[in-house]
Amino acid sequence: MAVSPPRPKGPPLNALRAFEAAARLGGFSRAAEELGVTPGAITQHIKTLEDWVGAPLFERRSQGVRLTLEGARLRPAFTTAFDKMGAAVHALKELSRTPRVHIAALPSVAQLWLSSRLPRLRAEHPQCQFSVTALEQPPNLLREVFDWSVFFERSESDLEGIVLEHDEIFPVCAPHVAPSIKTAHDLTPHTLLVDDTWSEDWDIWAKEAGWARPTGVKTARFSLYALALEEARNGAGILIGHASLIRPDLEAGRLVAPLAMRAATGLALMLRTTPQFQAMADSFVTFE
Amino acid sequence: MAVSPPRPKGPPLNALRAFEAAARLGGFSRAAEELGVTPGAITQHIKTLEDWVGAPLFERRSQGVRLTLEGARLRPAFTTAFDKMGAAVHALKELSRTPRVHIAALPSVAQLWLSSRLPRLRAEHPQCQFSVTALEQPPNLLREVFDWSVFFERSESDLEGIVLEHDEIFPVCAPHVAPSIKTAHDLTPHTLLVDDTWSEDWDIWAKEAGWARPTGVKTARFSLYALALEEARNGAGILIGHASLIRPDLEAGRLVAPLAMRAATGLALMLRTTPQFQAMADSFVTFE
DNA sequence: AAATTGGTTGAGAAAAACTCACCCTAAGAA
DNA sequence: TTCTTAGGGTGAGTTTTTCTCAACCAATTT
Repeated sequence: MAVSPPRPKGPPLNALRAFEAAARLGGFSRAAEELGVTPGAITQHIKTLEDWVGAPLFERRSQGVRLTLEGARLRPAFTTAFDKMGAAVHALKELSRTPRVHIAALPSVAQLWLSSRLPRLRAEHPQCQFSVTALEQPPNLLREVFDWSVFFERSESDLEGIVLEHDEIFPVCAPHVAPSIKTAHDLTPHTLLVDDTWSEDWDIWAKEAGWARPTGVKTARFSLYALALEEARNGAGILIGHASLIRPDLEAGRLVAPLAMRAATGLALMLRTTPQFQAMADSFVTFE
Repeated sequence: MAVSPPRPKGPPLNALRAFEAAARLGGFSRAAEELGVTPGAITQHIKTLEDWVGAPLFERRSQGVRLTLEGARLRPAFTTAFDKMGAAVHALKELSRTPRVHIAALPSVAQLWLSSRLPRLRAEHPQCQFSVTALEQPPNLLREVFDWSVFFERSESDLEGIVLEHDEIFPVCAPHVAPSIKTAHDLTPHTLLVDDTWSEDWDIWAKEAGWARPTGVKTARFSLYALALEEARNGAGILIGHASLIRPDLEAGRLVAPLAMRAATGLALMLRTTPQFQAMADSFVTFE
């Protein structure tokens, strides 16, 4: 007869969160990214849960995982539970004395778009503390502690959001490089500057411009768009420019667009916020 | 420029759960009991949360804690979130191949009431696995992994539940002890057997019976009602019997009630279940 | 055949959670 | 007053959970 009855415990909350994320995003790696942990951690959480239940929740297939029928039935309940939790956490965050606005953005957007606008935002809301985190993927605002996100995304997604600008790309280079480029074919001898995370940009533009990019064209890859941009300013090659990010350089004459052809990527620079910050975002955008 | 952007994390889920429990139950100790941890653990969870928010959620007062205004505003959101979570966890548990029914009961109820009925329950549901956990306090079925609970509770509480029997108490003793007891005052020379968790039973009955229990009456305390009961059978004293728990002993003649006076405690032996098991409980009760 | 995608594994490390023993305060009891 | 009780707070030390890392698979795709 135990004196302190060992209370049987439910499944660990973190494992449930991992399950929900993996089920919603359709993969352990994506869940890992959203939760900011390694995929191995997700594997282990799911296993914990499957052991607790005594039934598999995911089918393991070679190219990823697929929810089992039971797993799929369960998902909505957990999703709404964690949605409520996320909303409650946002409300909790509101309690903080000094209002804080946490902005998530693509590294390139943070450096080339946001940084020049942040001072105005701070001036308009002097009582607020703004902080910016660079992320490769847009965060789920319902779950994570961010208040704003600025990313290139498909505008027709089912999420609320403000389209800041549709994404257009075209080659740009230092002014002294430009005279040698009259048509797309003149690009061939130059080094094409490429951002790792946007490696298909040149293909998109080439297709649009009808330029069959010959193999053997030199390319230089950069892990940050800002680095590639800096190289372009230095005349080291041709960058495929995103209109919204290089506008200041064009206006200042640091870069020029030698060719008129512009291609749409189908994405848009989008600003999304939690409901609490909708108003602030709206007023911010009207000044654009 | 960090390569792996450190994703800012929200508050720990366990701390949120501790907050919700403490807020709902109005005390750290009670939250600790519900969560099956020590009160110190709750203190730490709440502190973690308060540090994360940067604002106090509870006012510390000498006789306990009181929610701050902000804490009180936040509570409902977390309560619904965890209610949904609990429901989802129950659904998850359903997946298990063999249906399991986990019953929580007061130790005395488990031993003296449930154990004799469990065989019938097993016979009626041969495919089910039944398990019983003895608990001092009724569990929150929405949160914990129990499916049934059988406790003495106020029947008019806002929770759903089946009243199995209204609680009545009266003195009982071994048959050979009974002849010496004709009125309440005859109890005085005997040892009164008391269960630690129901130490006020004698007072309730004494008041009802108009018996001014003299100081100096011997009492023997037991941590389990079943132990006190055993002593009563052995003729070691007078037990204050709960009708529902000692009925078999009365019927078998192992105990007798020397006095006719019965007192109601205002409680009832109540069976509560999760919605999933409502039907099973109903059919069980109709056989009583 | 080689590279890629996405998951798995087990060891070790790090972080979180918990317990324990003791302290503190206010309020009621003696 | 002084004692006792109820409820919390604290910090050290321990246990448990969670995470990372690096190597490993198995099916695709190139």
